[in-house]
Amino acid sequence: MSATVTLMHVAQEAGVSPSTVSRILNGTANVTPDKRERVEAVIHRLNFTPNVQAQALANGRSFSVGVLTQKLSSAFYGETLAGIEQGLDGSPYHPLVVSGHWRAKQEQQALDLLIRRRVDALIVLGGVIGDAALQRVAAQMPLVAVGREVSGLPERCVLIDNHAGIRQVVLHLAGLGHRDIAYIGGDECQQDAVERRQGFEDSLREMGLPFQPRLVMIGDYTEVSGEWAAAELLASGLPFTALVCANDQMAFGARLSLYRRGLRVPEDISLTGFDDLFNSRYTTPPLTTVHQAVNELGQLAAETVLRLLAGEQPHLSSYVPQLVIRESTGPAPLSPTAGGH
Amino acid sequence: MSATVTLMHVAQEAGVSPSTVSRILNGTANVTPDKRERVEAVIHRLNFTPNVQAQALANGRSFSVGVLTQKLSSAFYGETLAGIEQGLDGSPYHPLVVSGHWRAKQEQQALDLLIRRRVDALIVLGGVIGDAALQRVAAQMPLVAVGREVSGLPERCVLIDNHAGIRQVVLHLAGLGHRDIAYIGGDECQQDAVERRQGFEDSLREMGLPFQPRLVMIGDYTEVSGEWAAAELLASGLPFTALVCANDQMAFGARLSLYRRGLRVPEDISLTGFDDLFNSRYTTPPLTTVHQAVNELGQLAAETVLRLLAGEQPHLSSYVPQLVIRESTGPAPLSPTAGGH
DNA sequence: CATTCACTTGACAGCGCTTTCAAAATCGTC
DNA sequence: GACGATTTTGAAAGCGCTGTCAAGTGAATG
Repeated sequence: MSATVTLMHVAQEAGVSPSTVSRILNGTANVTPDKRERVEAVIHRLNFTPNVQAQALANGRSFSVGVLTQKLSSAFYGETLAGIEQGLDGSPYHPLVVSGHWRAKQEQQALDLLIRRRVDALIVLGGVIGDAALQRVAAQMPLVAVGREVSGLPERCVLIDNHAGIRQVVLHLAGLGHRDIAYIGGDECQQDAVERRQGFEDSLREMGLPFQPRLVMIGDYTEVSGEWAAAELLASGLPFTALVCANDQMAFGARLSLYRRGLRVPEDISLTGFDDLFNSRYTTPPLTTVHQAVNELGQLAAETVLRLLAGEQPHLSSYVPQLVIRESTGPAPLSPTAGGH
Repeated sequence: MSATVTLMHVAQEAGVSPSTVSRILNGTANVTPDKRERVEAVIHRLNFTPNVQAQALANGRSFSVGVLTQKLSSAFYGETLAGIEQGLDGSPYHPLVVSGHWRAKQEQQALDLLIRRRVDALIVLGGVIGDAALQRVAAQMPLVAVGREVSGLPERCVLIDNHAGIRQVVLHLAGLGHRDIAYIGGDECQQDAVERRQGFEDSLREMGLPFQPRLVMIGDYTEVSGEWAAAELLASGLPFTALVCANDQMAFGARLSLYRRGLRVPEDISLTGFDDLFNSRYTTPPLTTVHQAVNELGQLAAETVLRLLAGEQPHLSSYVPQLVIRESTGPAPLSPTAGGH
């Protein structure tokens, strides 16, 4: 319809040079009050909005921060993104989100896309793409990784202490008298899955409890896989009184399996998760889990990126998640009902 | 570090003109095979990636589609966004997401931002911003609204038939013998909340059931509000055997309240939601709800936008959501236990 | 009143790419 | 081998904005 109005139009209309308008827009230099007013009036009247692409081209920064996430529809990433958006809010920067779906190839494409769009910085949320690719990017622009380690960039990673997280779970359960504890882990192509499983094993030993490999199942962090794994565990006939899941989503799935079997939580079996997704507060019973302040982590990442962009050298440290005890865990029953049929 | 490599560099290195490189990049015109090869080799060697901002500036399209969403961390919007991303995948367009948090002012700011970034089209997911603002935008670029009506743009809205959705719920419950049905609605500043509540009332009448205003509570679509509303209902002492919630999230909250009161679902009270969020499959028991194919709606919106961008004139019609019967609904108990204490 | 200084302002050259236009190269044909 | 028709190619002019530089303004100084 109406050809978009440019800075040039504003300048002509107000009877000043384009430079002056630009200066008013960016506050780059002083401008006499009357001109300023005149220009601002015209801007308002013509409803002028600067073209960000042109600005980007002219001064070499796009004012956008790339965010490489994995799955938009997952609550986990959703909350992190919200945190990032919040953290960037108030700054001139804006997030540009792409998802990699845990596939190295898609992540690479996503990265390429962000580079084409000339993002000024990058936030990486998890992912399986090789460190090399990220290092290459990091050489060009500020980069912050959340929940994954990137070799060579220790100061740029917010690490979650998964080991400590699971340890709290095991201690809690051991304290409740549980001895036969089953575990549903994530696909070990992901770093945190490895750490959590390892944490489980180690903590069991630390508590002097037997580590029973047959009570360990591997899922893929989805609800279905948790449902399936729990069903297998139950079908195996092996007795256990507590079930530790490597993330909340699998715990949700497991919960359903238990329900189908008519097992009560926590009277018959104690159930735990990891992540503390928003929904974990609303399962029946509310889930005992390990709280990762995902939203805050997102904010932290955003703020760190802003600092890096401002030329500072912030230091990121690892984050210790906290156990949240709700109602899905309770004292171990006298005799394990779980596999006992 | 290394100054970014431009098309010009590629041209020089390959001994051709910039125009030729551009043509190869975009397939705009024929180029002799040997030159093409030479240029492609250089592109690869120099690891050249075109600057999207510059392209945008030069040919007047940014190849990005603005998405005005409300809450990134909500499963509902997350799934829709995933659908949009999917729908745009394969096209040269990419989504640029901003959230409005159900505040007219923030939505306006978000809109401004998208306009500054010169998005080529816009997808609006819900929201409370005035129709006028959207109409103004629609005059400038293709616009598709999902789940909200924009007056003057009937062909650009994917409407959800909320009335029909709730009607299916009520019919289902009535069929199970429920007569005293409570309702938890959403804030009526949102169109769909009004439609759903109206649908509830109308369907009750249609079934010849009494409409009892005191069994209607109003929440704000969040889990907490559902929890609270259900608690109030229970505390009121009024008898009811089924509880219809205007969305899944409130049903989750209500579920918790019922659990706290020791009421069984569905034996004591039948519970229903609306939306069919992914999690509804994993509540205990799995929730009977009205399925909105959110992901598909997102895809549909994306595809429609692509068509509009291609100059076609697709026709959008309203979407009739389908009842999904799971396990949270069952025959009405002989005597209502709900408020009976 | 001339001179200096501190500010404000405008002209202009890019930023990296696309695209038009016209020139150059290629082809087929007589 | 010369001609026109056709295709390939390059020069150059933007796209909308920023930032440098030098010119212009007025106030303050001697």
